[in-house]
Amino acid sequence: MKPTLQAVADAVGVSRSTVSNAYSRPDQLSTALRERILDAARQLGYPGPNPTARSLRRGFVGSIGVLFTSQLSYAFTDPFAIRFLTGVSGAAERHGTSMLLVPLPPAQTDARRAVENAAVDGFCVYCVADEEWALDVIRARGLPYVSTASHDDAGADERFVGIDERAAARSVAAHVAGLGHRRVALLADAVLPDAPAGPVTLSGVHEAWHPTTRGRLAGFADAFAEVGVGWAELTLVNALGNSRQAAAAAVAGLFDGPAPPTAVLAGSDVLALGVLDALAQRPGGTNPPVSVTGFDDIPEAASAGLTTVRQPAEEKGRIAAELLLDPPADAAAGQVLLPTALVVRASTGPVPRS
Amino acid sequence: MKPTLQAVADAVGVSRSTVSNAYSRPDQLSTALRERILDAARQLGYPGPNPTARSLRRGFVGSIGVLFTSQLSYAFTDPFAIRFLTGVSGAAERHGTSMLLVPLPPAQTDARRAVENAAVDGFCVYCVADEEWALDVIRARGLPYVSTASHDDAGADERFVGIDERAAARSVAAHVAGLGHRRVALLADAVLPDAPAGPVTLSGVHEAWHPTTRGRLAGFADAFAEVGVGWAELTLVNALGNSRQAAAAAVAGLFDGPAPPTAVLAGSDVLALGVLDALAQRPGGTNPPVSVTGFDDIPEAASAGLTTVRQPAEEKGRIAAELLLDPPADAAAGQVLLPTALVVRASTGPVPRS
DNA sequence: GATCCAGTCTGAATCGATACAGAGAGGTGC
DNA sequence: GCACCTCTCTGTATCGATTCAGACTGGATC
Repeated sequence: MKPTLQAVADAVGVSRSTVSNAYSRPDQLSTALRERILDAARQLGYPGPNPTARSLRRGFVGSIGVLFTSQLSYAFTDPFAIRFLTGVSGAAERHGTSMLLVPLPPAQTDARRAVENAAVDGFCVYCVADEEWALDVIRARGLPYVSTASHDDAGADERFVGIDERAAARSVAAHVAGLGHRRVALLADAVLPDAPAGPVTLSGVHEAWHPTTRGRLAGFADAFAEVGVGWAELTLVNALGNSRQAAAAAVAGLFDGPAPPTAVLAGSDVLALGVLDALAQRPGGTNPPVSVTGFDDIPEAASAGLTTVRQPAEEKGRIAAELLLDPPADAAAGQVLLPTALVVRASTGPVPRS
Repeated sequence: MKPTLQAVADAVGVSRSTVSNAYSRPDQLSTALRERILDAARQLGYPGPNPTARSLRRGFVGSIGVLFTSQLSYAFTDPFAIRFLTGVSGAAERHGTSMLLVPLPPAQTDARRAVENAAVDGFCVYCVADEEWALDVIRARGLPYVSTASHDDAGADERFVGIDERAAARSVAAHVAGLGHRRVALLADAVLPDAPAGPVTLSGVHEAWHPTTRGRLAGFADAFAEVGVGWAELTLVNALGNSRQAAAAAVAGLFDGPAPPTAVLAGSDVLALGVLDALAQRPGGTNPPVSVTGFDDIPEAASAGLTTVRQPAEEKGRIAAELLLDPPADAAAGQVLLPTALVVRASTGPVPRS
C-alpha cells in the first residue's frame, strides 16, 4: 500500500541499505545519489523511514514518558502540575525528544499494562500516589526513570528531584504556631485510599497513604509538637481530590463546632484556596478570621494573598527531564533537593481573642 | 540481555506464538498454560511484549500526536492551549490512548523530520502557524488528523473542529463600534513572519500570515467597514508572541500620539491582558480610558473584567480527539463548528469625550 | 606497477513481536 | 466406527527498517 524503503530502493535501483543511509547517514553515500534517492522518494510519496520500525531496530524511541497521579485530565487542571510539565517540555525541546503522556486507567492491572506498553526511553514519574507498582514495572522494563516524590525504599542510585517536604512543611507550620494558633486543622488530599471527605483519625503520620502527604504532615506535626501540641490534638481533614471544590467540601462544617480551629494548614495551594472559598461562603463571613496556609506557591496564591511555601515548580520539571535525558556520571548528582521558601501573605494572622 | 518473548517460550517449552497469545489473546490457550507462562515470565523478569515490536507488527501504536504552534513549552503558558489539552486528554483517557507531545524545532526541515518521526496513529493539529507543511507530512504518512484552524484548501473530507472566527470577531468588534469607537487598533501575534513589534501595514487582511489571524482580523474589519471605517483607517499592531509581555511591548507608545486609539481589539485574551498591563503602567494612568477586548475567554479574563468572545476550549480539544479516535461515518459530521458568545465586561465602554 | 586508502555501495543478519493457516487430540452424534 | 467439531498449540512468514562486515572502484603514493 504505502511505499516502503524497499520500494524506493527498487525504484532507484540501489540496495535498501543505501536508501536507509540516504536518510540516516548522509555521509555514507555520494551527494548525487542521495539526491536521486530523495527525489524518487518524493515521487513515490515515501514519507521517510517508518518511525516504529526504526525504533525497533535502533533500540530507542526518542520520547520520554510522563506519569501522573490519578487522571491525566486532572493534571491539566492543577497549576503546579502544569508548571512541572512546562519545565519538562522545555528540556525535552532542547533534547529534541517528544513527551508521551500516559493516562492510567483506574484498575491497577490495566494501569500496569499501560506502563508496560508505553513506547518510551524512560519515565518522569510525577508523584503517582502509591507509585511503587509503577516503578516496579519501569524497573522490570529496564528503563531509566526520575521520580519526584521520595519513596521509602529509594536506592542510592535512583535519580530523584524534590524538596525536603518535611522541613518545608515545618517552616510554614512554625510560622502559624508562632502566631499563637493551637487549635489547628491539617487538610490533605487522599490521606487514606478510601477515607471519606472530612475529619479522619490517624494514629500517626506514618499511616498516611501518599509519601508526599506523609512528609508534609510530619513537618506540620513537628512544628506543633515543639509548642506542646501533640498529634492527637490536631484535626486531620481528608479531601477527595486536589481541587478547590474538594477542599471546600472537606471543610464544610469544620468551623461550626464549639471550639473550631483557628488555622488550617493545607497540603497544597489548591486545597488552601478551596478553604478560602469555603470561608468566604460562610454565613458568618470571615469573622473571626481563620488563618490558612497552602503549599507550592502557584500563581493564584499571590493574588489570593495566601501564605504558603514556595517550591520551584518549573525547575523541578526541567531537572527531572534533564536527569533523565542526560544522567550525571556521579550518582550523587542524580539526587537533587531544591530549595523552598516560606512566603508570608495576608491569609495568616494572630489568633483572634475570643 | 533482557529476556524476550522467545526466552519465555523456551523456558516453558512452548512456541513463541503461544506466549504471545498468553498476553494478547488469552482465549487462544488454556488457562492453566497461560498461568504457567505468566509465572515463568515473572520469574525471568520478562516485562511483557516489547511495545515497539508489537506496534510494528500490529500496524498501530496506541497514541495520538498533538502538534503545537511554536514552542511546546510556550503552549503550557497559554491558558487556552492548556484547556484544549485538557479536553484532548479526557478523550484520550476514555479511549486508553496516550498523547505524544511533539516539540517542533525552529528550522522547518527539522520540524518536518520531527513530524515524520513521531510514532503515532494520528494527529491533533492545534493551530500550527502556517501549518500546511505539517499537514503535508501527515498526509504523506497516510495518517488521519484533525485540524483546529481552518486552512484555506481544506477538502470536504478533512476533519476539523473550530469556530467561525470571522463571525465571532465581528461580534466583539460590532460591540466596540456600537460604543462609538472609530480610532481603533487591532493587535495580533505574528501578523507577518518577520514583522517587528508595533504597528505594521498590510494592504489587506489576506496578507496576514496565520489563518486564524486572518479570520479574526477580517471579522474586526467587517464590523468597522459597516460603520464606515475602512481597513486603512485601522491601526494594525504586531506582537512578537502570544504573551502579556509581548503585547505590552507591542503597544508601547501606541497611545502617545496626538490622536491615539480609543479601543484595542486583541486577537487573544492573553494579548488583551498585556494591553491592560501596559495601560495600567502608563504614567497618565487609564485616563482617558481605552476600551480593550480579547478573544477566547480564558479564566483570567473574568477576573480582569475583560470583554471578550467565549469559545469552548476544552470542548474543542475533546472533539478534536474524538473525531480522530472514532471518526464519524458521515464525512459532514467530521467538520464541527462550535458556538461562540460575546461576553461583555468592564473593559469596554463608550468613547470618552475629548 | 604494486600497495594502500578513502569513498561508495551491497547483502545478510537482526530487532521482537503478531497473524494465520493448519496439525493433533479429544469429544459428540448417529 | 466414521465423520465432524472444538479446543489447543505450532511453524512460518512478515511488519519496515538498521547494522556491519566486506566488495568494488579509482586515484594517490612510492
